[in-house]
Amino acid sequence: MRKVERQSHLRQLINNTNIERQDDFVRLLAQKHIEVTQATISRDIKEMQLVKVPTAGGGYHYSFPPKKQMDSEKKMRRTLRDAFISMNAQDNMVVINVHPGNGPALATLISQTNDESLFATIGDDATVLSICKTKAATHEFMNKMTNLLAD
Amino acid sequence: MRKVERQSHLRQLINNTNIERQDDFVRLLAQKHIEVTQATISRDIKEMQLVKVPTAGGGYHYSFPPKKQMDSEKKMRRTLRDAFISMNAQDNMVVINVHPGNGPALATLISQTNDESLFATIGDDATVLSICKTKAATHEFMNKMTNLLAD
DNA sequence: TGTGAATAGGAATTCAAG
DNA sequence: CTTGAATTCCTATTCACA
Repeated sequence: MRKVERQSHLRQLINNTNIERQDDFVRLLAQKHIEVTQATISRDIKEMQLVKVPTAGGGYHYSFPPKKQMDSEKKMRRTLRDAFISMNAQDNMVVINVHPGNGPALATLISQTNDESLFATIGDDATVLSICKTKAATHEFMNKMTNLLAD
Repeated sequence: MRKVERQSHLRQLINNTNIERQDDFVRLLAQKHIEVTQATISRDIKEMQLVKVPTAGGGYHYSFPPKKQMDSEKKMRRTLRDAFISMNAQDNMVVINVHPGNGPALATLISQTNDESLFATIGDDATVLSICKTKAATHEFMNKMTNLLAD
């Protein structure tokens, strides 16, 4: 099925680029040799419950569903609190040590956060490694994690 | 100035009714003897950063800005944790007792949550009273508070 | 500035069709 | 059940004006 694959591209595009209108999706997918029309994108957006958010700067951009965003952050906080042992950063990477068994879950949750500044996140049994796109993002990411633990 | 007033009506309408498109705003404002056109609503929406959210049921409805929603929930959790003493319900009302001085802040935060099921919330120095629209909503509201405390 | 009227522009749906 | 083309519907902007 082509739809599932395309929709995951949509998620990726939202993370990595600033999508201002549906035709942006069409254009960028075309570059990946996925040819679809605006009609299809509109349906995908409805199905995925993406929203067009007016931005502070006076423009618009598509984003992930508000409720799911909140939910996954809540879950992440719970897991973090439950399993957290320690966190360290080096360059643009952050390592989070957790109690055995919790790595994969936390890694998945971090990924689902759809944080634009993250390059990748992987987790084994007791370790989660997040690679940020920039060093600045690394600090932001650590702050975010710290805040979740503290809030 | 007329705009500020109108925009607060918009907030109210989002809370109390299911707004599917901008013309719904126009129509409902007209009933309140506020005559505006769709163009103005579009500008308000941009300014207030409201979003049109695809719903699970296959429709659409306008809602509050996702980020502000998250932020105010976080603040609420912090304040709750800080100040919470006890909570009790009777009929469709919920009373939250807090440490002296925290009532007004918590009441404001609860109001800002824009919970559709709330009729009103007021807070004095150490007490917050939330009146829900229905008895069912009362339970939901208590659950929500409990979860914020527990999460 | 803030607004309405008109219009352009973007998004959702209908209507085949695979 | 998924899609594209065409169309309708909805939203944003332009332009004139208070």
